Amino acid sequence: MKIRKELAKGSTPLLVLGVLARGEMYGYQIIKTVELESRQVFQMNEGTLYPILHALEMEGLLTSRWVQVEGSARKRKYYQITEKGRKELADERAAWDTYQTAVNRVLGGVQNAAT
Amino acid sequence: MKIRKELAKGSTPLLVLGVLARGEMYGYQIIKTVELESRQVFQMNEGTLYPILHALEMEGLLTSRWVQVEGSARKRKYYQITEKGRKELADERAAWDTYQTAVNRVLGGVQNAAT
DNA sequence: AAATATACCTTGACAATCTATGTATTTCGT
DNA sequence: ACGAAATACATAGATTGTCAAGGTATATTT
Repeated sequence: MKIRKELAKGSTPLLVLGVLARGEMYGYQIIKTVELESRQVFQMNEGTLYPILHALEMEGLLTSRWVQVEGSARKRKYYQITEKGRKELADERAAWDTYQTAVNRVLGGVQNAAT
Repeated sequence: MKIRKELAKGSTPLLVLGVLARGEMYGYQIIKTVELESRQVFQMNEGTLYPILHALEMEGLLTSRWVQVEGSARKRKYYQITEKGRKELADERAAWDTYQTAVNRVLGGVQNAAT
């Protein structure tokens, strides 16, 4: 299915861009945030997230910076969404709405919407 | 992501089971029906559909029968949903609702819900 | 007569995700 | 004080769903 492809490709990136649109965040934090906000529905894998973050950065949709945690040896890599990223997010949001609506139409409306 | 997998795996089968829940249909008709009802959003591939139909039949979610088209050499393979198929459909529908809700929550509500 | 639509099917390639693995630091419980 | 679990980054190989392409055949439209 045509749109399925775009959607499948964009499903996780959509969520990533979605949370980053509110402000910079580091990888582990993204996982926890998505987990929390989806009420445990999404348990994003590290092996899924990190390659996506790198890919989005390569595409210029995100930028990143290393931040040293105060009084600690630990470093975190914070990601910020770019203007291009915001445009992509808008596009993917629209695609998601289209997809969502289409599935619900085929299934006979949302749950039991009016006939 | 955990549920993503179920969904990805179940996305097209969900639509197939969804349309077959209304009555028996043959492959080509399923493609056209989904295309029409999704308003051209889904253009299901034959290479995607037929293997799925066969798999669903193997799992006992569908049954099929060949029907000779009246006054023609053409045969069509009609598929019917089974009781087991209806249960599966109910499960997948529920999973879809959960998924949909979770994405919308992470994205901050549907489209531009109240901040 | 040729092109398009209908109708079934399979195979090989590709792309997205997962599991597993690796390294290192920090915190919590006992 | 020690071990387990959580935090935090990353990559590689296997799995899986979908697609493009190819194949066969009939029916309809131009």
